[in-house]
Amino acid sequence: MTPRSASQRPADEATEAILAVVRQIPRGRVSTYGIVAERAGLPRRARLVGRVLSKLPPRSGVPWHRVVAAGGRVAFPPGTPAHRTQCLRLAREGVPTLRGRVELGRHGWRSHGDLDRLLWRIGDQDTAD
DNA sequence: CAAATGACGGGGT
DNA sequence: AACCCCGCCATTT
Repeated sequence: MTPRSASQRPADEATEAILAVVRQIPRGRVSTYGIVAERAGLPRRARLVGRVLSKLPPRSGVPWHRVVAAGGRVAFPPGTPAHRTQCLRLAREGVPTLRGRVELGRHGWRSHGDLDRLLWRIGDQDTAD
């Protein structure tokens, strides 16, 4: 194969791992950059997640809007088009944003893994869903 | 090659 | 809660 320059290669392993995780986030649920990185096997690489998502072409089909910053904060500065777009897309699938924030306790994506339980401290009062 | 730059996170004030 | 600062890391200047 003709060797391609690394700077041109669109998808390395880390990118694929990250996108795979983001694609797993169910409709109506959100996750955070840090958690996505963790689940992608890239602990402490939250920034990398943001960078990967920022390069997504429009209509990529990847649910990037389900990824928010720590504490449920929408990463885009309030008032920017991107910020509104994300809030709108979240609202359309039943995830309300209040002052650029989503309630992770209510809409945070938690699989049935151990790490998730620790992070969100789910007790036995987990009724709905 | 050094410095700046981010769709980040966490801790301290 | 708002801010600032620093650690982190791939890219860009």
